Amino acid sequence: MSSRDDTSSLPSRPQRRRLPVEERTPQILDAALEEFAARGYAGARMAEVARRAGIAKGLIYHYFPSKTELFQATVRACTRPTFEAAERSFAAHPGSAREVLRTLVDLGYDKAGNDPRDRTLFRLLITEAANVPELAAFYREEVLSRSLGIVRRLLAEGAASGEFRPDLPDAPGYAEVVLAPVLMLPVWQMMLGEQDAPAPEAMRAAHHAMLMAALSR
Amino acid sequence: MSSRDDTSSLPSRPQRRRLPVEERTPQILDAALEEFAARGYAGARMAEVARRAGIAKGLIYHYFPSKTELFQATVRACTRPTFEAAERSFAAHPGSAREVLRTLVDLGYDKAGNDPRDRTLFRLLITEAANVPELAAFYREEVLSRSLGIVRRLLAEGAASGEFRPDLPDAPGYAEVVLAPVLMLPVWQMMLGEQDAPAPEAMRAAHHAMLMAALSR
Amino acid sequence: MSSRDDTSSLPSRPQRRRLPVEERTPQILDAALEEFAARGYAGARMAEVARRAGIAKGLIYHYFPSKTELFQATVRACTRPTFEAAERSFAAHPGSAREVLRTLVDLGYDKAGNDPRDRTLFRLLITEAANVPELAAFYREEVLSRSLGIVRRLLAEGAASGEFRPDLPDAPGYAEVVLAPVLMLPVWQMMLGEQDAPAPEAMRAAHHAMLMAALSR
Amino acid sequence: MSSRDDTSSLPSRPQRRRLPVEERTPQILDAALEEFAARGYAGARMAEVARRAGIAKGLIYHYFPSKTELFQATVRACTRPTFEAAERSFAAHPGSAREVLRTLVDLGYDKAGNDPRDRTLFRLLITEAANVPELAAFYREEVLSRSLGIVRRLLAEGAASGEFRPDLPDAPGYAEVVLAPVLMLPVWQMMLGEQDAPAPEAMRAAHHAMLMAALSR
DNA sequence: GATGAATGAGACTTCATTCAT
DNA sequence: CATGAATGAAGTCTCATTCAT
Repeated sequence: MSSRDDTSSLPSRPQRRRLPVEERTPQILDAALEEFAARGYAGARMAEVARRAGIAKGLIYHYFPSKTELFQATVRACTRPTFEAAERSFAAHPGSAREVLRTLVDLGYDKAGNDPRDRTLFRLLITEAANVPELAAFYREEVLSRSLGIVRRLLAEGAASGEFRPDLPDAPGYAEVVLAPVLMLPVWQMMLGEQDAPAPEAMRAAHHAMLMAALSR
Repeated sequence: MSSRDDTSSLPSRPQRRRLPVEERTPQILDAALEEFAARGYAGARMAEVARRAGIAKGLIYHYFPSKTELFQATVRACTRPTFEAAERSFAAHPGSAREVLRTLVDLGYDKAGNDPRDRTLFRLLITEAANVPELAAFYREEVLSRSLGIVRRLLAEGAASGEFRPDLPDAPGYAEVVLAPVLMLPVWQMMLGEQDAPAPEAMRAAHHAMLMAALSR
Repeated sequence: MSSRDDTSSLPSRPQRRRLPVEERTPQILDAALEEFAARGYAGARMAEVARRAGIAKGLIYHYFPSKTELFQATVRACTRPTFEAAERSFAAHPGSAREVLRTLVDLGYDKAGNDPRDRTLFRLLITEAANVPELAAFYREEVLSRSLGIVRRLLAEGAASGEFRPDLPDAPGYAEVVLAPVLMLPVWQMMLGEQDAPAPEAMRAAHHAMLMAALSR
Repeated sequence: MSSRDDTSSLPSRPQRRRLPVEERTPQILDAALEEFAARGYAGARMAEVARRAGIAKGLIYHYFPSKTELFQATVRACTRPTFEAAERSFAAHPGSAREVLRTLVDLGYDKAGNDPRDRTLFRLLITEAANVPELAAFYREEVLSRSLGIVRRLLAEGAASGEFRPDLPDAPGYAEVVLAPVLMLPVWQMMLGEQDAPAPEAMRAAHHAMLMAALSR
């Protein structure tokens, strides 16, 4: 019915479509993200990834040599562009350090609280980084270091312009403490589910209030 | 003939000692904690739990009906006493709200940074809560709610005594933001390893500084 | 019928018999020999080995960690006793060097020509030694070197007693040439099948004749 | 647009050159010989044959319908010319039976010991003949029978001329025993590797000595 | 109670073969 | 003719669970 030669009521896609690599690769990565998100690394099944992608099991191995490599590629492919976009948007910062900080925090809560894809990724990163050294390195270098870097630059600029207290940029650990609540929210969401985790909007507002009080001179 | 006095040949005693339930159960739970901590739920092997406990595989099933149940029993058995002890120590709070807050934060960083057993548990809770509903409920009710409760009481007491700003106790999400950095540290440690995670001492100091600045009137 | 609870006409052995290791191991090795002989190393299937042994697939892995190790154990277990028995029987050699040589050659043709188990082993050794270094080493040290050693000792004894020409024991390569026809017969049998290979009896007689003519002074 | 003059970017030309059957066929057979020699029949991979030939996997199936047929074609294509050449060189035998025999033996050890292509073929013939009936028939008819025929003719000529003992030509199995050491050398080389196999030169000399002693009247 | 041999479902992965392009 | 993406059957191996001893 939906395809030529359909003799009955089968799932209707036994058809062998040949796609260019640039289309097939993201198709597989999308399916893999779904599956890894649903079951974690160890629980995910290659057969299920294939089913989600609508292809045969073996084809995955044309594109990725093993489950491990597929997993890393999945996380990398999804995390990097998200984060790079975030960083670009900060490069052209519009106003005072205070405003930029507010924007930064808002964006963090937005990503963590609303974007299901990013939350999924965050969860995978957290639960699997301990088992996959390369993933830990990836998180450290491409996510955490960049985030902390942005915060530190903001603290320095705010101190230079007189908006923030001057002793903060040099206090070790300060950027981590500033950033932590934003990152803790998705951890809670992951552990407790969206409905039982602390309310994102409340945390965002409280976080703003605390930062303004703590950073202003 | 096959009795216990035969000390002749082998150095390893198969032993086959019949132990009462009260001794065997914690022996198994200890071994299970080690194994689950080392490999996560999915990666853990029942045979390895048995080996660590020095018993045969089959014996585990006399005490726990399945891997899942063993896992839940393990987390429950280990988390509850740890946390109850922590709460008891706060009940008898010694001085001003400011001092108690400092003690609270110190204790959090201490547990997270130094006690390997607690860090192990924390890791298991984080990585597996999403898959084991009962674990999530346990965390929410027995760990997170209690912690937040303590913080809220402190904020209220500090506001009442004039030490802290009066608007904080009623701000929703404030306790979460205050607590988050303490909890984020073990998450980072879990993900990155102790040596690559942010420095606990620096975070502790920065956290103190920020809280004092943010909470004081 | 042949077992309790037999509800129909099934192969009648779903029964889980627990055997001591000393009985199960040779049972598996026997089955493995059959399967490896029938299909070669690469073609053999672990599932088929299990079926021949009447056990479940997984049990093989209790006894041998991998297909490769099972293969090596199979060859070792079968070759060593056969060869050691042969060597022992020569230790107590009865008469003149000439007679012993005749006995040796006879035994070689007998083993090669008639014992199906030894022929199977020989075939496996030949076809797989090139791919399994440990097997080649095993053949060199435990089969070829010993065989050549026996021949060399015989040549020396015959020279000492005046039965054989005195220049032979020191000629390098002589023992190899003496031995080669005995070993070539099973190669031909393997390649061509028993019916199309050269006739063992004819070769034995011709080999005797040639050796007597060549070795006598 | 996609034509051959584009030398701009890549150093590897995908080429897609359309070749006549007479060129493509030996190209594939050469690659197949390499691969089968390196891994045996079961271990050989069609993809690797294609890679060695510098073509796509699918193209092999334009020329050979299956792996089995490719294998047979490979052995046939390589063995026949080699052996025919050898036989031609004997047809014009120059001198006495004794000299011809020496030449024959020398050539055998030469082929076996030095020509890597022939040794490769020999190995394939030995290891796979048992599994491929057509290969066994080929070996029997085109290799073994011819070789034995040459030896028998030589024994007869030597007996006729008085150089050799007169009883040999009629002794069944004699030609096999005369020939066996020459053929056993490459078997050993295959099993043990060139460095661990018996020394070809020593065997050649010993073989000469034994034959002269055994055949002379 | 205690053991560990035994089971069997199911996981990852390979590769001969097909076929859309 | 030529390509290499795509298929799917089949293989090795793992491990939670059972049960004869």
